[in-house]
Amino acid sequence: MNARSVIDGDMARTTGSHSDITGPRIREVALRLFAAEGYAAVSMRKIAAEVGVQAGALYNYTPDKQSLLFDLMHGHMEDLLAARAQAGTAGTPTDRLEAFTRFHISYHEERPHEIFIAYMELRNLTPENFVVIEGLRGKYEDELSGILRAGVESGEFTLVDPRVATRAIISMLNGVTTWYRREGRLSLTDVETIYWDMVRKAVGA
Amino acid sequence: MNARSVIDGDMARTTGSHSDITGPRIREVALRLFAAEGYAAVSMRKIAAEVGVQAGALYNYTPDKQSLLFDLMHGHMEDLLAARAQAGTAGTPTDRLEAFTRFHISYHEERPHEIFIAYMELRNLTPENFVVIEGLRGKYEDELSGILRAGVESGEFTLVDPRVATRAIISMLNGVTTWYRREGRLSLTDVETIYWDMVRKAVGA
DNA sequence: CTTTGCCATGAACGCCCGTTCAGTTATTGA
DNA sequence: TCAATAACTGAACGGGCGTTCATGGCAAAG
Repeated sequence: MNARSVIDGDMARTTGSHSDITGPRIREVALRLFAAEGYAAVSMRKIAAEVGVQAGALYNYTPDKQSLLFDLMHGHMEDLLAARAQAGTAGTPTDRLEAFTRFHISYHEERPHEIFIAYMELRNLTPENFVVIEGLRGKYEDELSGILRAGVESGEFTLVDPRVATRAIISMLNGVTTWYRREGRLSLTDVETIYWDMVRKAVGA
Repeated sequence: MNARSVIDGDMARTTGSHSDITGPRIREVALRLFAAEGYAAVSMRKIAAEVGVQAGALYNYTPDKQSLLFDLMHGHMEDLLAARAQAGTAGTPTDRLEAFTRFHISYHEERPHEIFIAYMELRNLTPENFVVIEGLRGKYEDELSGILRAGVESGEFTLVDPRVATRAIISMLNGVTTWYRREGRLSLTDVETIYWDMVRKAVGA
């Protein structure tokens, strides 16, 4: 055995540790339980039991239950914005609207738990945490608003009220996660295409 | 004072009573609190305190907390179906779709608590109660499905998939209650018209 | 006025909650 | 091999939970 040195980088782990296993597991279990039963109905003991640990151990990873919820929602919104930033934003407003529609549907279909929490558990955030999440959500919705306004200006879209249209389209697209099942009669691409057809017509493109 | 006899009918009240005050108050307070904070986060003691009564007294009106939730949801769905049955169902599919759209928006705007609960607290119902509510919801959505199918058959609508369109339209319309405020820049009629414009175009009419 | 019985009280039941913490275990670097 | 320390346990804290029930006040009926 050779004297291979420690893998460098940001590795700063000190002695005896496997927090890099338990930490993610806690977030993963909490995400699933919060989505299935709701924040208020899930106890720290229940999360701990599912992780395979005692309740007290959770507090090595989160200062309290509220932070656990906030971190999940915050992480989700930042991931969503980052993924959206990488997706295509070029072309005509119509092209961009199609890209947005397909991106929204496919991204959220892969993360049903996250979106469920992001929209259902807002009222369980403390006021300070709420404004942060609400701000990030606003940033995401602004992407769609911008596309709609550009389309109206270019004459591609005919919309009575772009602000209301933004809300309407977001609500419609979010609905997908409440009924779509991978094993069902439609593929995800089918669903994207059906929704895109309705969105396109709704904006008058 | 004359010997006016007891008001007849189904009056079967026996001796000393004001349950016809407390009963409705409990449902009213529970509805508001469940909508604002969520079923799991609202305790029986909290409901009782807001009604102005001790927790034990609630059990003169409901066998348990679960029944309180179920009765609120069940009552809401039956009222919704009854109101819908009275609304206009005549004319072309386009007429009927417009009537449905405007009915749905205006009915739900007047009952924001009810719809919030009906869509957010499904997971807090016992399995038996869940299937009942889900069945009533299906009946309501079938009204829209019927209109869409009729429009496709008559050639008025061009829809890739009426079943998916039903879900999409319902989601879109439900979204109104998450942002609409009476004091805001738009009247309810404005909102109805904006949404009807989008729905009409989305179905290709 | 007396009886009737609805309606509400308030204490109690056993249980679960979020969180803390002193002590134990397990893993690592030296 | 051993000291250092991260990770976890298990018990405890005060408090809230849904629900039950013996008790009593009080309005109406007779």
